[in-house]
Amino acid sequence: MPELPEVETIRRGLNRDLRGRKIIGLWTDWPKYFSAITSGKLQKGEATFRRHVLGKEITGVTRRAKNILIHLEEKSGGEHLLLVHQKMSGHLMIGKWQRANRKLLQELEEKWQNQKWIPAAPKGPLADPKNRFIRVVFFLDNGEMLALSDLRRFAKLVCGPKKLVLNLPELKKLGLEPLERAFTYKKFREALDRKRGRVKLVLLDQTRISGVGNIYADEILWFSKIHPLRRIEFLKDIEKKTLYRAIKFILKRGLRYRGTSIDDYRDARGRRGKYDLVRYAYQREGEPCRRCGVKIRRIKIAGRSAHFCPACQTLRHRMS
DNA sequence: ACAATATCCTGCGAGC
DNA sequence: TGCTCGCAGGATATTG
Repeated sequence: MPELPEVETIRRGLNRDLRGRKIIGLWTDWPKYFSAITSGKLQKGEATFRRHVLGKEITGVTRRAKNILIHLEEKSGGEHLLLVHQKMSGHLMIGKWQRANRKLLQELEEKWQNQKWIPAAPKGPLADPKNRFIRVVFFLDNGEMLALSDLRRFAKLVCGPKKLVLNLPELKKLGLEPLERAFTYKKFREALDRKRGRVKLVLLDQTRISGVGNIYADEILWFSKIHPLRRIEFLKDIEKKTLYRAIKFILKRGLRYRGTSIDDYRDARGRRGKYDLVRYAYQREGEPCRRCGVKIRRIKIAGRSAHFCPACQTLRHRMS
């Protein structure tokens, strides 16, 4: 579900509200989510993961592509990272659970674990009907909880020493961060060098430019007036420049509107994003193009929907 | 090297 | 109402 603007919006919320908090409990109904790395080996399952996170303090929350990185306890002992990828339907949210002392929380946690109790907070962000699929709960020392709602159970959580986590292939292989200063036109061209294939799939390829997903890929291409089936290797220089500018413009715009809440996306405190109100192409099939009025079309590319304006976004490069 | 497909899951809305 | 089908924001593994 979340792409760069959504993940970054969530990250900012988490960074503001989680810094200084200690993780004092963990509940889940889906142990498959978890893995932990120790001495380079990836251990699947909840047990080792639990040992890595319990009792640690959160020192900050950063982001790499669509991954959220929760930094744990850098002062005493080595810094650990808790990597969360929310995939299609995951949402990290903070909800007030209750004020209670540590002992009581531990007792409750054991109880819930045994009874497979599913926490359903009656108030606050977790009461959102779209985000009631709570699969993981981190209990915090201030009576709040960091919860993962994830209907489809695709999310992924890994914990381990900072260096080992940063060396995971899913982080190592990632391409340029499009909103960083280092994302220059020169770097963009280098990343595209010798890359071939349909431009839409290139935008979705996280090893070139990271953070763009299906929504913003369609938005970027609409804004660039480039047809999603065009081949990257045949784009003219001027089109590549347009594409480069559009990537930055659209992602910033998405971030400014705090993400897209067509469906169930909410920020860490349960607030909707508003980009869907101003979107150009994504899931606007049959609606008029905001430039020319022609109806937006939908096609399938590699099994995923692509929305575009058949008049503005032509398959042939237009001189003009 | 590339492209298309299957896979991990669950819920929802459309259409019959 | 009740069923089946298609669809969903991601990434990886597999197959051709």
